[in-house]
Amino acid sequence: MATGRNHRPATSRSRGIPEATVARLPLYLRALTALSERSVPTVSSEELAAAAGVNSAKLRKDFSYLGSYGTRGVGYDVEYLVYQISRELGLTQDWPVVIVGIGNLGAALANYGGFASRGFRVAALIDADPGLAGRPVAGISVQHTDELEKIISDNGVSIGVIATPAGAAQQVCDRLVAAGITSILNFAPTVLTVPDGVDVRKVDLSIELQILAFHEQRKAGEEPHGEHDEDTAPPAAPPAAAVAKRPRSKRPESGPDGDVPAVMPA
Amino acid sequence: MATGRNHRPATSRSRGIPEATVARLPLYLRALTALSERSVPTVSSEELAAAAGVNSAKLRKDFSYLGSYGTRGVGYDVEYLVYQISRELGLTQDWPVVIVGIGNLGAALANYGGFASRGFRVAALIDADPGLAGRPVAGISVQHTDELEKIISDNGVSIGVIATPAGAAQQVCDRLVAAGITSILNFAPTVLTVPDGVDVRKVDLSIELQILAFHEQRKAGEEPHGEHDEDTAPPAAPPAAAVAKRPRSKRPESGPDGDVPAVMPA
DNA sequence: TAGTGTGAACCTCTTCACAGCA
DNA sequence: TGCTGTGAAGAGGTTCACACTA
Repeated sequence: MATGRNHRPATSRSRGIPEATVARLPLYLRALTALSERSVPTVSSEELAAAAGVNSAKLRKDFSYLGSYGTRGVGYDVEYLVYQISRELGLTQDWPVVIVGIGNLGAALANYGGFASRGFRVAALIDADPGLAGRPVAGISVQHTDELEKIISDNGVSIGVIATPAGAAQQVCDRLVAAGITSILNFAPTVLTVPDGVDVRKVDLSIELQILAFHEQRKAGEEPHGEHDEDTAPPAAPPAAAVAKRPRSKRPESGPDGDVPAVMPA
Repeated sequence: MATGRNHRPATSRSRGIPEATVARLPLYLRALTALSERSVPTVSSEELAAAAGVNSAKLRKDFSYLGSYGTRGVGYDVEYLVYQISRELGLTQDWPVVIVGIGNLGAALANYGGFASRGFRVAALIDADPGLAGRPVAGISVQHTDELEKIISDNGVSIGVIATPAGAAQQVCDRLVAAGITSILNFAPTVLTVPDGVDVRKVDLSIELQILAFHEQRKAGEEPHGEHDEDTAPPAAPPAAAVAKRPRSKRPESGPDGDVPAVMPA
């Protein structure tokens, strides 16, 4: 997952497209683009929903926020919808982007084809290591951090990607913001502090794994398989109340499956 | 952002920790780990919330699902909380992980320190390119896809990371699942189809950028700055109704800021 | 007294179910 | 007839505000 808002209460009165819907538009767009390439002229909400991995009611509701772009009894015109969603997302214009921190991840991002194909243009790669400066990555010459401010203003960049180590992230962030950047995609495992008006989204690789681990852990104690157990109480798991209402004496001597309170390093 | 559930209606009756809370536990854990390293003995919900980038009421509510681990008038014991959250997330055990697709991104993931430090162990790197086989990446020798099933069963791996191109992802996914993997972190820009009981989480770099672009686009039309405009109607934006209730004749000749319905390539 | 733990209000998001239209 | 568009119901998540207690 990725988190990070920085907005008014979400569905702000400004325009009325719910955040949750905005987050799914790129998904629909990808599915539609694939259909478009196969020259499919129209799709039903059912088909498109399946391709995007959501249910059709949600998809229809989402589209209803954009306007009435479908045809009853028929479905949606693929090309037209691609255009409308692109426009809604602001992808009909060109977005120059800078990537700061050209380590493994930065390089991976620079090479990632998904950017260029969606209106994002990597305007510059920036790294603090003078040894990297001048070296080409993904066909773009890496520039030194000293140039950061100049690069941003010269190219009118408003979106920055931070792929530095955690320690450098806030500092880089501050410089990006001071230079005029108003949207940041942060890959460093830190909480960034930014002034109002600046958007931060966060992608954290290890957080995703931890969430998976949580669910994975649970699978052991449950019935052998099948997700169809809507209402059946799981066998092993103790009633939630028993956990929540445990005696107020802290430190149950070692958890249910307990052991040493092994603290992990950084 | 990353999406992808695959669960019962979220707050399933099974145990009672809301998904939204689970997703934040890693955040708290990181903040707590940092405090632990600085040998801070206790934190208040206020302080910890600030460090984790959430508000304190939410944090307290989240912790209340785990039990009563705080002390009124004092706060939370850092070490103890680190342990409790780790245990809740299943991080007190070792999770062997395989990474499939050792391109730029796969290599970045293999090198990512955040895994090893949280109970995740990269058990193997797998790639379809025979030329890569045997080559060390992040100190681990890359193995060929042919070995996939053997590696997984030999190491008891239950979590797989897919960092292949989109085209190969579903196929790799199918093999992983067949081999016994039950949790997948997918970096490929595709919707994966998996049987019930298998968890998929998705991280999509370009989707995050698209969401940023959406908000970035909006900033232009709004008042010069300041996020304090709770109720003031924004100047430029037309009332939502005017957009939603547009005449049913499709294709408004070219959008408000229109141009060619330029469709993007792959 | 300072700060947790939590019912209750509130808000957002999802799902249902069906009216309405091509 | 088939599928969209959408009110209304439902569920989940957030925030408030305060009782409670170390």
